[in-house]
Formats: sequence, C-alpha cells, structure tokens
Amino acid sequence: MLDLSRLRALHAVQLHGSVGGAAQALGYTPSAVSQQIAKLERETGTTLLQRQGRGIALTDDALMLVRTAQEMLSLAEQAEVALEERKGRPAGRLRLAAFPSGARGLMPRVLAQLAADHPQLDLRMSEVDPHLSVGLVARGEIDLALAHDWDIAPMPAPEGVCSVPLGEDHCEVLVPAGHPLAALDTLETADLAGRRWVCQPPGTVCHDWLHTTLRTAGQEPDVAYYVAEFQTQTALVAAGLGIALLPRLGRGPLPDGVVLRALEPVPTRRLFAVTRDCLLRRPAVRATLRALREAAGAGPSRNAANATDRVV
Amino acid sequence: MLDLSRLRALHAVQLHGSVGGAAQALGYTPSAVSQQIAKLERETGTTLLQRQGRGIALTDDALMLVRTAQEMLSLAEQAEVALEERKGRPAGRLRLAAFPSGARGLMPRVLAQLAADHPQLDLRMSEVDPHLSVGLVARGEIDLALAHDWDIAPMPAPEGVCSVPLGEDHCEVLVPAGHPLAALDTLETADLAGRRWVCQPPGTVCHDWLHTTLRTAGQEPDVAYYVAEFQTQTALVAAGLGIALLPRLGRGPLPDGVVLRALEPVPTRRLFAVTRDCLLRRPAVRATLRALREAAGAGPSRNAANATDRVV
DNA sequence: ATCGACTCTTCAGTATTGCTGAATCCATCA
DNA sequence: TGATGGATTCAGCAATACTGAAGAGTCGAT
Repeated sequence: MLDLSRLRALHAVQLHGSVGGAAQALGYTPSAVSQQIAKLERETGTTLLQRQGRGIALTDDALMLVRTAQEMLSLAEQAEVALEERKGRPAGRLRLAAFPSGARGLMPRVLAQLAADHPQLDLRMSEVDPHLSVGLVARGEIDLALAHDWDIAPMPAPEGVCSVPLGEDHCEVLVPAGHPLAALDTLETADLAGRRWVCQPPGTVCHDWLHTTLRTAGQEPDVAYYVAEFQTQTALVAAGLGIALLPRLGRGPLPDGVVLRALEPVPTRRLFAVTRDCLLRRPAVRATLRALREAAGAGPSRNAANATDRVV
Repeated sequence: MLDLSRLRALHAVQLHGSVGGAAQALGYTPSAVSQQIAKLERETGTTLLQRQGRGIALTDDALMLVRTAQEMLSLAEQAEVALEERKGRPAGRLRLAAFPSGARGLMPRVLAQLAADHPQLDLRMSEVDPHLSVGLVARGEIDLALAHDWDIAPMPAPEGVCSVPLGEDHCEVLVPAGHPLAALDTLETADLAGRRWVCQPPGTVCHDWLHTTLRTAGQEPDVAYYVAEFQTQTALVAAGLGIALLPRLGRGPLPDGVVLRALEPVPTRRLFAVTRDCLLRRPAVRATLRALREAAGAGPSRNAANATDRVV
C-alpha cells in the first residue's frame, strides 16, 4: 500500500526541485525526506530519484507517482474542507501569510480574535513578501495570504486562486517638526520635489511608489538613506535628515519631533486576501476573511510596531 | 493531513460492518482498529463511530470519509498497477485465493513456478470457498481467485470483475476393486442408480452435483457417509462401504483396493480465474493466468493431497 | 432477573517506525 | 586542490502503532 506521507514527500521534492527544499517546505530535515523516498523506492521496487550533478532528478516512475500524489492530496484536502463545512464552525489548521507591515498592523488583532472565538482552530502565520504569497497559496503551502496591490502594480491571480478585497491602506509623509512642510496641512506631489528622502531599499513597494510617482512628475527622488526598519526611519526623520513615506498600516508609535502630513492625491494600496477557490467553503477561511475585513476597516492596530520590525 | 492507513481502517469498518471484521480483514486486532479510528476522530474533530447495540454504526461524516478513502485507495491501486506495468515484469504483492481442491491440485505447482521465475513477486494465498471468492475479489481483498463453475450453476460476475477461463476439471467414480461397477470400463448415469454413496456434506459442489444429476434421472442418492476429507472418503470406499464421486483436481494418491471409473457423460467443472478488470494490466496477474492455464491444461499436480485436505 | 456471550474500548507494555544530527560522499566552482 | 552545496548514510533517540488483558455496555437465554 502506497503511503501518503511518503508520496507527499516525493511531491514536494518535485515541486521544489530538491530534497532540501522539500524538507524545508514540509518542516523536516533533508535526511528525513531522503529516507522517506528511499523507503518508497524499496516498497515499490522502483528508482525514483537520480543524482544529477549536485542535485537530483525525478525518474519517469517518480513523475507518475507525483501525479497520483497530487490527486490524493487534493482528495484529502477536499475531504477536510467538506468535514469542516459540514461542522459549520472554524476548525483545523489554517496557514496564514502576511506581508510584514500587515503582519504587524493587522494580523495580531485578527489572530487574537480568531483564537478567542474558535478554540478548535489551529492558526499558523508566516511573514512573507507580498509577491511571493500568491505562489505559496497556489502551491498549497499557504491557505490564506494577506497581500496588497499597490496602485501601480495590480497582481495577477493564477488558476484556482482568488483574491478578496479587504480595504485600503493609506500613506502619509513623515517630516521633522520644524520642517517647512510641517507648516502645511496637506501636501501635494509638487511639494515633494527636491526633498531629501529616507526610504526603504529598492524592491519594496514604498521605494517603487516614491520613484514612480516623482518620476511621473519629472523628478528624481533624492534618497539619502536606504533603511528597512521603521524605527530607524523615524529616528532619521526626527534627526532632521530627511522625510519619509509611511503606510498607515504597521506604523508604530511616533517619537517626539516628527509630524505626519497627508498627501493629495493619497497614495493608497488596496488590501487583499488571497486564497484557493475551494477553501472559500471553509468556515475557518470565511471567519478569517470577516475578521480581516473588520480589522482593515477599523484602521491600524493599537499594539503595533516594535523596534525590530520593518515597514514594508 | 488525513492519514491513508486510518482511512483504510474506517473503510474496512464500513465494509465489514464491525470493528472486529475490519481488523480481521486488515490483519490487525480489533484494538488496533479501534485506536486508529479514535485517532482519526481526534485529528478531524469529528465523531465517526457510534455504539449501536453491541456493534457500531458509522456517522454521516464517517460515510463521507469512506467515500474519500475509497477514491484514494483506488488511486493508490491504479498507481501501483501502472508502476508494475511500466516495469514490465511481475512484482509487488499478489493475493490469491483458491477453492480447496484447486489450492491442492493446481496452486502448489503454479506458486512454485511463479516464485522461481519472479523473485520480486510477493505471493499470498488463502483457501476459500468458491462462492465467496467473487465477493472477495470485488471488494479488493483478493487480487485473483481460482474458481470453478460447476455445469449446473454458472457464476455471475459483478461490475469491474471479470473471469478468465482456464480449462476443465473432470470427475470420476471411485469404486472398491471387487465392486460390480469395477468390471465396467465406462459408467453411465443409469449405472449409478441404487448405489450407496460416500459424499461430501451438503453445500459442497460434489454433493450438489450428485443430487441434481441423480434426481434428474428420477432417483434419490443414498448417501450413507457424509465425509469432507478425501483421505477418509477413499478409506471408506476401500473398505467396500460405498462409492464416491471424485474430481480429478486435488485427487491424491489412491490406496490399494479401489479403482477409478470414467462417467459418461463426464461431470465437468470449468475452471476460472476471477480478477478485477484493472488488474489484467498487471504483469503479475498476466503471468499467473499464464501459469494457471498451463497447469490446468497439464492435468492435476503430482505433489497433491495429504491426509488433512478436503476434497471440494 | 441474572448469567453468559459478544463487541467495542481502554490501558499498559513493547516493538516498530521515523526523525534528528553528525559524518560521508560526490560534483561543482574558485 | 580546496571549498562549497547538496544528497545520503548511520547511530541514537523520540514518537507512534500494535498486542494482549481487563473493563464496560448490550443482547439473548435460562
């Protein structure tokens, strides 16, 4: 009798292209995965993995078993969903992912509320980059991901994956208290010209938004300080070294000597939950979506931010 | 993640209607099955079994899981078949069943040859009554059953199950050496009238054939000795106490003082292999069918019979 | 009504299985 | 040639699953 957990190991190896990657995804050591597959080989009398350079390659037999594994895992997931649906209240394990500022600004409240309301629910969360989350959901490693879709770059959703709008997150400009811009109530894009910036490193959405917006206005932002962490950014601004663009979500308590000013038009990112279609039937997912929508509508969390978290 | 072996346990409970029956079918103790299902209940947070009188009843949730289990087990079996087919030579476990005289007269040679030719083949055999074998094959407990279809009672084959003709088995009449019938070369039905018989108990095919045939000829057989075992039957015949109808298959060495006489028309039972359609693709099944056909054509085995075997 | 038979479950003990971490092996890259 | 990255092997330990005995509930018979 083929063993499902061994098949899942093989499936993961195919998915990640390596024994190590599969092990990481499954929460094992490479040794365990290697042994599981060795047993599967002995049980079936086949060769499943072949060494190829430093890594491995799957044989044709293995690929056939991977297809079977895929179907069996899918059946198992459907059955679990159906059981929970039939029961009608959230239960089982729910693997969540969130981008860093969402993980800080939104998830704590949501997780606490869900845990309190549904004791049978086994919640897990990992902080991931937003552009990775869709892939993780599609591959079944994550059940529901909190993602955002910055004005500028709408996200594509692959087959079987859907995104549910949750609300919006707005950005404001953080300026030193004595700064000329601090005298204004509302800033416009033109006011940002020629300023010195504290900004996150390239590849983050804040960075991209800043550059795209200013370049559209014919300017190149003068970023003097590339800093990932929120606390460091505010310290630099408080020291009068520049101004920064901050999303409201995930913003922590501000030190003295800095003020926030609204921007017009408001830089807005839309928040989404990304999940697989079939999971929409899970009460656990429905409850989580509900909680996320409420939390996103209610604004950023109280108990947000600590010194080591990064603003993304 | 649902565990396949636990699901299989649940599936077996549904199939057999009891924990004990499932345990027997799976080769475990009832305790093990009970614990497996208790774990499945804890893992899914559902109730699967309910006590009903002395036994148990499956809940709706359990029935849903049984359907899933059925599909997953079927997928696993198909994958195993495909692997073996791709490999091209018999391998894996093959669970055989045979009716008693077939198990003695045909299977030893066949099993020995298969084991010698295909070291990767893991052969198992159980002796079962022919009328049970079709059900066992249909339920997936047996992969291939040796069955016979006595002239009188053709066997029906349920969906997904097929029977492959292997050959024929003939019956002869065993008479004491000094008996009047011993003087004849070939006996006819009329010669059997008024004889005293040694016969197997009701419910066996030899018994049924004898009664049906003689009653068709307007007679009631006078069965003085109901005896299941071949050795005892021949001893009774040798002692001059009656005559017996013996199938050639599974007949052992005869003691002195008895002779065999052919009957006209010859009582014939056709031999079949019964298996599931999808298994016909297994090299193991194809090799077994080939070996069975050869053995059935070659006549009864040399190393047949021992004192405790029953003639059926 | 009580006893005995039957069935499932619980419990304790044991055997098996599966995982981790270190050592090893192999191929690649500097 | 040495260093790196990846997979495998091995020994030891932890978790799991099974067995067998005892317990609890139900049914049928005396």
